[in-house]
Amino acid sequence: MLKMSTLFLRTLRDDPADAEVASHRLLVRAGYIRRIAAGIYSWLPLGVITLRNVENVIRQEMDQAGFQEVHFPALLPREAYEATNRWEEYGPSLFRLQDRRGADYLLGPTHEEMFTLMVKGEYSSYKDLPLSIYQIQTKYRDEARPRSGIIRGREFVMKDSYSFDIDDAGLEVSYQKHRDAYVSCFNRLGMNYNIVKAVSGAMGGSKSEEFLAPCPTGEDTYVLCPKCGFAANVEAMITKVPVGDPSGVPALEELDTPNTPTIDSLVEIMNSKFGGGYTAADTLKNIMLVADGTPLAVLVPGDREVDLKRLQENLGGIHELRVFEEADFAQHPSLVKGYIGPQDAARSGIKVLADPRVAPGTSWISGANKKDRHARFVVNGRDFTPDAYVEAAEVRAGDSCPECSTEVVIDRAIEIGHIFQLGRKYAQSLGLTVLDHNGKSQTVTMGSYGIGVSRAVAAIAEQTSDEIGLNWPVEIAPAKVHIVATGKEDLPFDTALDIGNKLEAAGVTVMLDDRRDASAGVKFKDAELIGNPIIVVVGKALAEGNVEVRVRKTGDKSEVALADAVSAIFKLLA
RNA sequence: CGGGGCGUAGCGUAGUGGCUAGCGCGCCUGCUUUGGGAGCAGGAGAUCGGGAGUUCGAAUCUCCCCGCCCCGACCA
Repeated sequence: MLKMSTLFLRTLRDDPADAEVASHRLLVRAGYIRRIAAGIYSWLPLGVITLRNVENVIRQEMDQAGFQEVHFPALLPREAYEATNRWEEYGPSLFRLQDRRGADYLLGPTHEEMFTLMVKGEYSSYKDLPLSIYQIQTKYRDEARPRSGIIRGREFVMKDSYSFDIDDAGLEVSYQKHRDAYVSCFNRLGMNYNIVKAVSGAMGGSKSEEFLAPCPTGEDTYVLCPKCGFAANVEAMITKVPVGDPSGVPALEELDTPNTPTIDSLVEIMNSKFGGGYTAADTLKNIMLVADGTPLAVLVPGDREVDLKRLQENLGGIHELRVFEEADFAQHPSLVKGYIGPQDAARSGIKVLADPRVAPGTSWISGANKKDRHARFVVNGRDFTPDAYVEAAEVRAGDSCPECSTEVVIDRAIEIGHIFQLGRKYAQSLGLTVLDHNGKSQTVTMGSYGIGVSRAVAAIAEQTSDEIGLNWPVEIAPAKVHIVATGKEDLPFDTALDIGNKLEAAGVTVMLDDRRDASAGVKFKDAELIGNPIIVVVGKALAEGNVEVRVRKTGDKSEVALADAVSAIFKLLA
């Protein structure tokens, strides 16, 4: 039983000055966590209990699914990460250190390498597969900008699993099992979430989905179709547009368009020349980018920006993507800034990528590659041909659902889980092979599956807290029942302790506010701030032989006879 | 890394060159109080983020450094 008289806890009356989002503010105020450095937090008793509760739900669901728990050190030698090139690729986000002899070590940001090597060390036959193993462990990433308390920390707790299969069909099965286990986890954790299509990005591999907890303070943006339920991270949103019909479009016509380096100025001059009817959506924006040192032209409709993050994810394998700077234009004098069009791309030798909205057969107003000149009736397929199509334009609410063409909505969310079909990338570079039934060596195919455990604590707090405090789902609250004893006589305190003992004997976790010196008001405020689901007040009502039972979530209060208290509480918890 | 804000006791804050750095919460002692963050009295607690400088005198002005928060870039 957690007794407030001795619990290592100090709640704060004021919001901490350095916390803005609800989860951060309340977890600090209610005495769950304290900041140690940017993105690094210590956990006080209430926080540890809550974190363990979340861990245990996840652990039980993993075990239930037949996955086996292992544990790696956070401190790892450089070699394994050298083999997959991630010692370099991970860049400044990797915490690197040296031992006394100058040997390189790192603090693990994720453990694909170590799991691959562990399986390589133990197994060598297809008969051993499939295998799924996991750990719940502290990860370290030197984030450029830690944020929002424990939502994005530099040290955080993660559950990471890895599956090992002999073939693609097996991987699909393992992937699905993890997906199912994740659904069970997040349901039990009482979370509101969506499973959305994602791009696998730097992890490589083919299929990937994210579990997103909708929340205004989230960092991820995703689209959701209100009709068919299609959901995707904006990066993975698919644009479907019909092929244009260019048959009636006149021949390309070049125009004098003095002083029109921007889309707005271009639309204005077109409307004054041709009596209106033109909008930014009729123009073609030709954005010059540099991808890992190579220049690249990207075509998007003039009324849309290029979403660099989305583009980079869809290009795949690009480490640095940035827009052209003055120096880049200086190196490419054939590119007339403000008047670039794709018509002469072949001559400049720069690769042209088009957003799918710039579909074959569509006609555009575009730069004419001469200062103060534009062209209209520039038709894709007739006047220019992109080298490739790639999702590049920003996604907006109201865009068409790729499944059913309904207008999608856009929302923000916290990423709480991510599942990947990794494929053979890690197994290949680290040499994880097994013999198949013909005695031939086969490279194993892998999946990787993560849940942000400490982040889930914050995400649940975000989704469930209110103005007066935290408000945990039953399964993860520090205690299911919070008993407050009030008054100055011994009776309510003895009675409260007695109820607590009975509940604990029945397997219900209890927090007891047995402080003699705190006023009733303080105890009520603390109980609401701490956020256990059931609050039992033992005080005034005792005169009639009753105790008061409150439900934190709804605020409902009722008086029940002392003798019925335990069964009434059980009913509420069910 | 770019932009913005901030750093004074455990927490929240006042204090733009002048006396012993002020207030609220929390903490300690005593008395009173005990159903919505009680009252009175007394008390402890501060290298004013650090260093250098200007000045008769610096929390306050100047320079350098450090740290924290927010937006963006970045981020399985």
